[in-house]
Amino acid sequence: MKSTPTVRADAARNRESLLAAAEQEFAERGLSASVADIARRAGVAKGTVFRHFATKEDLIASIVCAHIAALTEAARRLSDAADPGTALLEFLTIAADQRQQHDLTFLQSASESDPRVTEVRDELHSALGTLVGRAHQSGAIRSDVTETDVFLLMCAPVHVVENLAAPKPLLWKRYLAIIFDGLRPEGAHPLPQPAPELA
Amino acid sequence: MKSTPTVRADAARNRESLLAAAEQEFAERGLSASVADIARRAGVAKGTVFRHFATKEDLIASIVCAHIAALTEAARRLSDAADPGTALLEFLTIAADQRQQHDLTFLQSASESDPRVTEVRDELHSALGTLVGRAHQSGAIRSDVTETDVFLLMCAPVHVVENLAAPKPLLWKRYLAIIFDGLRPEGAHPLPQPAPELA
Amino acid sequence: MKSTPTVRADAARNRESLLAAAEQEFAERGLSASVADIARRAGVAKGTVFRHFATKEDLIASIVCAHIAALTEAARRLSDAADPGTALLEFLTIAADQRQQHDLTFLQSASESDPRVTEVRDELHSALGTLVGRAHQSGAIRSDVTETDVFLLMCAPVHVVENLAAPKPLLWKRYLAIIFDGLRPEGAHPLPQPAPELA
Amino acid sequence: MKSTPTVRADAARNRESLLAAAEQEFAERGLSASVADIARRAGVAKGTVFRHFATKEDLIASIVCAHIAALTEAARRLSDAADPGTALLEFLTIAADQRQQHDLTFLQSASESDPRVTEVRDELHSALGTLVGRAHQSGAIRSDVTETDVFLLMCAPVHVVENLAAPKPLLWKRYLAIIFDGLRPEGAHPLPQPAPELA
DNA sequence: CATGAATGAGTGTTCATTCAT
DNA sequence: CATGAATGAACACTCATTCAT
Repeated sequence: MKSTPTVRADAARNRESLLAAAEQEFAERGLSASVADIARRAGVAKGTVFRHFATKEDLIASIVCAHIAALTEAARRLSDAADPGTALLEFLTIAADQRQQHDLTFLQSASESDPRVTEVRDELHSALGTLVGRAHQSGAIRSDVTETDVFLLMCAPVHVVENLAAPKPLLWKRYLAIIFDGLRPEGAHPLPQPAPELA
Repeated sequence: MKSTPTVRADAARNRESLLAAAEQEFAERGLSASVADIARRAGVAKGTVFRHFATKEDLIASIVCAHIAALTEAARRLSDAADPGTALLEFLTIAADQRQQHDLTFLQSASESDPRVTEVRDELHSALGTLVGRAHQSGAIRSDVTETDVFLLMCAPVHVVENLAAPKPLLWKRYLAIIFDGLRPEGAHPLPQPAPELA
Repeated sequence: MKSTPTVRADAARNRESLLAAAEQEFAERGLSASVADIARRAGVAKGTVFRHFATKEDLIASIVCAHIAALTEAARRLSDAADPGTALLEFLTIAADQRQQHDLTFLQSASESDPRVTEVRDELHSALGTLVGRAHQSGAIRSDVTETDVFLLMCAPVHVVENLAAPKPLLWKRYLAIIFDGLRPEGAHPLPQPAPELA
Repeated sequence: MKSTPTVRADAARNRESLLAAAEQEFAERGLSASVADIARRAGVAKGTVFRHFATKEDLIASIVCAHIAALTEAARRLSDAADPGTALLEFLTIAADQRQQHDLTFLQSASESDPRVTEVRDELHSALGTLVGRAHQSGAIRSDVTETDVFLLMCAPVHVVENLAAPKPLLWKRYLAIIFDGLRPEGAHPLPQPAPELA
């Protein structure tokens, strides 16, 4: 009845070590970080990686899913905040902060075909829908901007900063502010292209 | 003075073929495009690649340099335009358009350590300085935004769009418009972080 | 004497499940069928396989032994049949039929070094001795053919058919007939090599 | 005009070394002989194997093709011999002799899907057609036996002998004689199954 | 100066086997 | 006695790079 959990404790710890090690390794070495290095960093044998993640791609997708899920949770938490405009900015701050810790943007495009990723992404999308909808109603952001726009712009501040050779840990806040100013209704110019569907 | 030119003609043609082939190959296959495929596409032998570019990294750096140089040229051409605000937007449009044609953003981070890249980047930086300076004077952009900001934000519109599974070739214009609106003086909020130095 | 039987019932059942599962798996996937797949098919854990069979090779040898033992039993059953010639043909038919059901010929060569296999093979050999001896006496087969010849020729009909891409389940009967005709005294030509000893 | 052959001389030698080494390695270790061992035996680096043969399967197919082509040549050479019966027996002797030197029967089934193999096999088939046709006309073999039968039975003598632990290099001649006796018209019994098409 | 054959370290992945639970 | 997590050696295959021709 309760005999397996103990064994699983070790296994679960390994799984977490692996995810953490993989995140760091991917952040440092990019998509081509090797499974062997990840295993070494996690302190397990190479074979153990494949016990937990059928494939390197699977491992990547798992990391991406975890990150997206964390954002979805944040979006939901903020969806009944008092000030919708602040809530949206807060969400974008959380998103950028998360990305800043480990740059794993490239993982996202590498796992785009995984159904688990698209599913969890759709959830984030709909959670964002609420957030953006309320921001519209309160007049915090311009009306021609959609939740898909916000979703796509989410990673931009960190990405912008990555082009800097010397890492400035908080600089993304500057570009988030600029971009968010671009989302405000004041001084908005008409947009040349319609908003995309899906993300 | 007269013995090499004919040979150089061939060599130079090979070099250009290689750069073009590499650009296409990198755009299609990403950073992991193989030297062999590049050589095949250029119609030369693998060894010839290494005659022209000591290393795969060197080849990447050369591509990046060429792209940056093209932007520098564009910036200089626009630096005496009648309307500085329009000129800056035009520059950002050219930059985004160039990147959209071949997504080689990933190459940039791969060649960050190359001295040739940093040199040519500095040139772009100073050309941008002129452009931004005039935009400031004409009141087209907010005063707390620097040429380094513009440099860093340059690639954002295309990058944002890349997270979309289905490629929308002109969608970057939408995000460039949003970001440029964020650079305008109207409705600008104070920026939380100081502008960075260098790029 | 009375403490193990119940446990043994389970263990024995597992052992049989494993042998059956292994046979099917080897037949479908060849020698490279994995222990994990065999365990899954048998409905037990991987570790259980190694409780019953020290090694994958040991498992293979056990299967081969079982098959050979079945043939030995058949040979013994036929050893007092009325017509010795028919009995021998019947035995070869049984042997080929058994092999046809599961192509496990490749297992034999994989377990040639196992002492249990050679022991059980010797038993088959001696049972065949009786069968062939009576066939000689009745004039059903040529006198220069020994039980070792029959033993070696036993698998030939099925093996011959295996080279066919499309499986023809009964075609081995054709080649058994041809080979058996070659064993008959009529039209027999002298044999260029002496019969081998042992098998 | 004549600059490449010299380079190719080395490459061709490597190719031959590899084929020879692979043949030996496969004969000794079976299908699971490793590419690394083959390379070591041929005295080249692992990568060189893949320069010459895109795949392990490709290497196997190349070996099989070479063997089949040699048999086709033998069959054609014998197709205008004075005594068709002797010619057919001679062919089977050559075939068995070739197989005896290296048991590579298992390779054949491993490369059955390769188009090069099926093509070369069809050629052997048609060359055998001539041989068997003439043997029929001369009354050397029974009329209910086809070239496909001969094709399939070709490998049997050697295969039969392989079940012997101690290798007897010429013993296959004994079983070829027995099987060939089974192909003769004298004392032939009706065959229970129709001859198969194709091989 | 170009070629492409050779290299060998590296990759992701599999699997028989061991052993703590 | 069964389990399945962990192991690590092995595998087929890739690729940037070198160098004899």
